Amino acid sequence: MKIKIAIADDHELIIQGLSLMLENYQAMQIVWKNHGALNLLENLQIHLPDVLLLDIQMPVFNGIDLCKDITRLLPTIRIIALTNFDESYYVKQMLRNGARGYLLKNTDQETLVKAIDEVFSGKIFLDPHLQNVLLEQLTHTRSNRLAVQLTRRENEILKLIAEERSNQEIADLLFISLRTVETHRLNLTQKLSAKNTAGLVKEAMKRGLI
Amino acid sequence: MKIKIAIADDHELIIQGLSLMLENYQAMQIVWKNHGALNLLENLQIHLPDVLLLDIQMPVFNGIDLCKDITRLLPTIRIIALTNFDESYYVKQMLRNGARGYLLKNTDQETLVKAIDEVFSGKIFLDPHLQNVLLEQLTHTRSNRLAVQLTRRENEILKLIAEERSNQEIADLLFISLRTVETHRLNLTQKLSAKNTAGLVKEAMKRGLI
DNA sequence: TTATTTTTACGTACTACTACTTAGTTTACC
DNA sequence: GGTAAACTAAGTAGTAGTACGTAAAAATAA
Repeated sequence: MKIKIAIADDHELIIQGLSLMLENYQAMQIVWKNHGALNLLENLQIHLPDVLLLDIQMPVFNGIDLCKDITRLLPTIRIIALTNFDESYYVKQMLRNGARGYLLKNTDQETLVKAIDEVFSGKIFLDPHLQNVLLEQLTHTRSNRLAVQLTRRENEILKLIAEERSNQEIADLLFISLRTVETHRLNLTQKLSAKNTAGLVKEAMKRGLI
Repeated sequence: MKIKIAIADDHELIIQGLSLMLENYQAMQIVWKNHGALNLLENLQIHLPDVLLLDIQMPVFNGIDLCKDITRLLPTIRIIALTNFDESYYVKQMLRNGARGYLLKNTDQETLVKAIDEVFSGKIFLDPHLQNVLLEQLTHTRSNRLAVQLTRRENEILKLIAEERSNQEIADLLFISLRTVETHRLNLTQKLSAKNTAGLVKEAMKRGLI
């Protein structure tokens, strides 16, 4: 029986690349591929792939949240996250949200096939490069700048900052006082070791908040 | 005689995708492909392709400037810019710098082949989607927010702002007065119709300055 | 060469953000 | 049901950036 694979990615080229990389493998079969995340859940339900290659940086839908939903609703589908982010923060986040594999978009054919095989047979597969990064983190123990976890509120405020909102505007939008926003902002700046707004916006981008 | 094609892109998957898309075309031949822009000029000189597919958002090297250099030094090579940016600003910038084609990374096989063919035979090829955008701009006449041209100094300062530098730091780095930096910053904010630093950083990202 | 743009610079008043601290209330988890 | 984490709020000062306006030297384009 072939391993049934679905691909959800925004870029036609990525889909093509993946398709052609997998074409020669008799043991694998692509049952569905699509741009973006539109009707993703419905289609997964219909085709019920064994493995889903999921782009986590798609517009509109946040791949990280999507992953959570899929794992909850369709737990038989094994998800391999596909992204350019090589930051351990995302890896952890994705694994926490149910992904079984994490590949970088500059992967090669060999790694791709291996990842699908391993994940299909129940293992967890990480891009070799990321394995090293994660291991180093464990040995060095010092917490990575991007491994920092933000609270719900902090994420919310970070997003609004990146949307060019002033502290006062954020306060009005969230129905909290200006001082509270300032406190959150200060905490954000420290947590993310940013120097100023510019740093915060860059972090927001790294975290896919905009 | 086959059309000789070179590919410069950071992403293995993109290279694979492009390669496989072109594989079946007898009239085309990939003579060189490489990650990033390292030794790009040297290799282009050696292989002398007819068409270069050039990623303009590579790290370290700025694809836009690179394009300028290639056009100057190796004018026989026709360049097709390859990017995710669908903003007319970049298109104009690239065409101004000598690119003969502009493709989005979510292109399909048909468009890719057509683009190479047209560019090889001396025409200019734009992604169909972008053609519409540019035409609309011409008819609507109202200047697009992203079509705004920044001066050299403004670009320089925008970049430093995005690097979390304060105005004072920028002044020191560029050996100009704080007031001058403030003036430039104000002009930037107005030109880019940003509300604050957050907006400036986002613009810097769109322009590939970071 | 002339016209235009760019870069440089300053004044003043105002607004926004930062730094460091303390602390009460709510929420989540074991 | 107790404990930890998160959210809320504020005091006080200091620092940074914004919004006007003006203007001359330098570089670049027509």
